[in-house]
Amino acid sequence: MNATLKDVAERAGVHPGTASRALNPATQGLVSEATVRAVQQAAKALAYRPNPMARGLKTNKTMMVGIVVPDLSNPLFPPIVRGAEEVLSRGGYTSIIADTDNDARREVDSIAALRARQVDGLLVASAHREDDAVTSTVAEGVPLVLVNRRAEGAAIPTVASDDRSGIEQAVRHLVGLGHTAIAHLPGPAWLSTGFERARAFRHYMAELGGDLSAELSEECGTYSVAEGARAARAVLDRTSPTAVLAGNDQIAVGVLDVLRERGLRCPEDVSLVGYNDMTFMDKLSPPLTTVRVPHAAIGVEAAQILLRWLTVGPPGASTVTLPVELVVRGSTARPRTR
Amino acid sequence: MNATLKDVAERAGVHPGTASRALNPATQGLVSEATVRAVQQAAKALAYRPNPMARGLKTNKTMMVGIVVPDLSNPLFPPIVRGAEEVLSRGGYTSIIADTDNDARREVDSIAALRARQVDGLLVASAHREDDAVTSTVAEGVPLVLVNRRAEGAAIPTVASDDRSGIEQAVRHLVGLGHTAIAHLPGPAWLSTGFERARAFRHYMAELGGDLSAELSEECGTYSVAEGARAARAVLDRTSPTAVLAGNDQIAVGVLDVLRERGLRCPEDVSLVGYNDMTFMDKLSPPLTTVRVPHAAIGVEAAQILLRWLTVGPPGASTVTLPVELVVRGSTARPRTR
DNA sequence: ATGAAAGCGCTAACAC
DNA sequence: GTGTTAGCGCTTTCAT
Repeated sequence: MNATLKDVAERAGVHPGTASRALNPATQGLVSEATVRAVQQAAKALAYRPNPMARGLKTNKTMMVGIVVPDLSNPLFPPIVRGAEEVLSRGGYTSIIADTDNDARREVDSIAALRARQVDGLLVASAHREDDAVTSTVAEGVPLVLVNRRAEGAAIPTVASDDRSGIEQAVRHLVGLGHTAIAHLPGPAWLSTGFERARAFRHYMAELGGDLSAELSEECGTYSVAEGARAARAVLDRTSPTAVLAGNDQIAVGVLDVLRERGLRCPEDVSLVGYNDMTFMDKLSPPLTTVRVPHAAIGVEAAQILLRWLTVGPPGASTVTLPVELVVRGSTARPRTR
Repeated sequence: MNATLKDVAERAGVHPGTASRALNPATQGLVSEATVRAVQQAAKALAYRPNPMARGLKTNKTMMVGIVVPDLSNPLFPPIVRGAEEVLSRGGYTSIIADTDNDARREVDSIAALRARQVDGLLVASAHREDDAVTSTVAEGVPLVLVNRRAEGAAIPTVASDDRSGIEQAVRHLVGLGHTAIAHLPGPAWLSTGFERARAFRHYMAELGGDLSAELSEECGTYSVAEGARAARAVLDRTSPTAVLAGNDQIAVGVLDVLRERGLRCPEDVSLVGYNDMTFMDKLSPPLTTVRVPHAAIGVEAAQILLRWLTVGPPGASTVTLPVELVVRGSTARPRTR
């Protein structure tokens, strides 16, 4: 059905080996101009497409990379994936996306499946802070770069955004507005984003004189609307913050629901800040003040590092931290004077 | 690095051919129980993973399928992809997602790239009503099923939702509320969803006695917030509908923006209905009345058809139409009596 | 029940 | 500059 290299060679009246050289830009110089033309013409005539499996079998490269994400339905990840895919495909690589459904076991399986597929490298956006699947894969010498989330232990190239700065901007904004009783609903501590942001929160609250009572803080088990709502109820049941800093936008949406359910107005009664600036966060009521993360850029950057690794060689433990920016919208205001 | 079948055979003290038979469920019966056990044990000990390229080269199957989507960042598609991937991976297939960025040329490229990769089949969610890339691929005998959008010409297996019914429910709802001047902002007519819904709209408006003046209708060039806003402005500049039926939720969001910008309240002054029920449409202000489409189910169903095609054989031109359901929320109300 | 051997389509080391 | 040859890891006849 599909033409093979042998067919092309035959039609051009040369040996398959010669045809191979003529078609490969790197070895093209070893062949006379005339033959190159003849072979290329034959290839075009037969609509020849090299068989990547045969080539891969020989070269031990698949020209495929795996992209592991925790949840493709989370609006956070498609831009990362697109940015990465764009770069990768320009570099001649095909990407295979695996969705772990936020499940550590499925992450193990996904990485295993991708490796069985012989991918040349991996982009992992689903890493936990202590992630055996990732560290062992890296230990075996597989090119892998972490995206969006960091992992501890081995020095793995990572592209993420500046969580400290994001939290600093959020806290400064809130404190600047006059808030001190600021509740924090961080994401899970086993994710670098949850952990780092919580740490940064404590740091800047201390520095700026905010209230650090334990009752103002409630960790979310997942980055979800439901968990955000649960955590919001827990905090509101025991105290009365004038502002809430949510671990991410989904959590913030859950908070918004609970605020409404309890007859608290946002931002008049309680100010709210999210994190990520997902699609449509500007369409909520009120439009959400949140920290904008350059997701596409993260994907692009990570893909570039991986690409360089695949072509040039292993990077020095390069960690790229992209800047973030607080987007002030309608969900934050001065606290009411009582 | 990775163990090969030869390694396994050696360790088990048998010939590679025998090891192959022992490991393959289909041929396992041809081998003595004892050898099967010995080989399997050796395989486990060496953490043997068959090399899919070698296997594929021999069997002429890659066990990969391509999934072509117009835009992964559109919340519509991740659920479709996930549903499909789930089914496919259970069937032993790996999926490769290609994003065409809503660009017909890139769709051609994507399909070509996927085919060059020798995928065993294709799921295409990006089809236009007249889609040469799709029809020619099908003509060449490549297993392909259309998802979400239909194409004309060849009888291609398709899984989509019931656009007529969705529009019928929306129009009945609006007319039932007392609206007659209902604006329609359909998606592009070169997409089956845009075309079919527009046709259904005219059909049911005629049947139910709605106003079908041309000035009430404005086609959107893309399914986007910006186009929705543009179309809304165009219509509002020339007439005063009491309700708007948007081609999809993104268009509806654009309409909402324009309504606000013009000081029109929703639903008091203008009712609004979307289509798809994307994530967070219930969090808009007002919560959007929209037609819920079972996206995950569409992906699942399509993957099952493809899987059957790949394993059993070509389906009779099976077209599956999944039911949809109008979700009434806060964006629709009776028109004000004037 | 198992071993032997050929070959999938391609690349690369080695002739000439 | 081009032909020859071997072999990547696997499956699958064909013998035995």
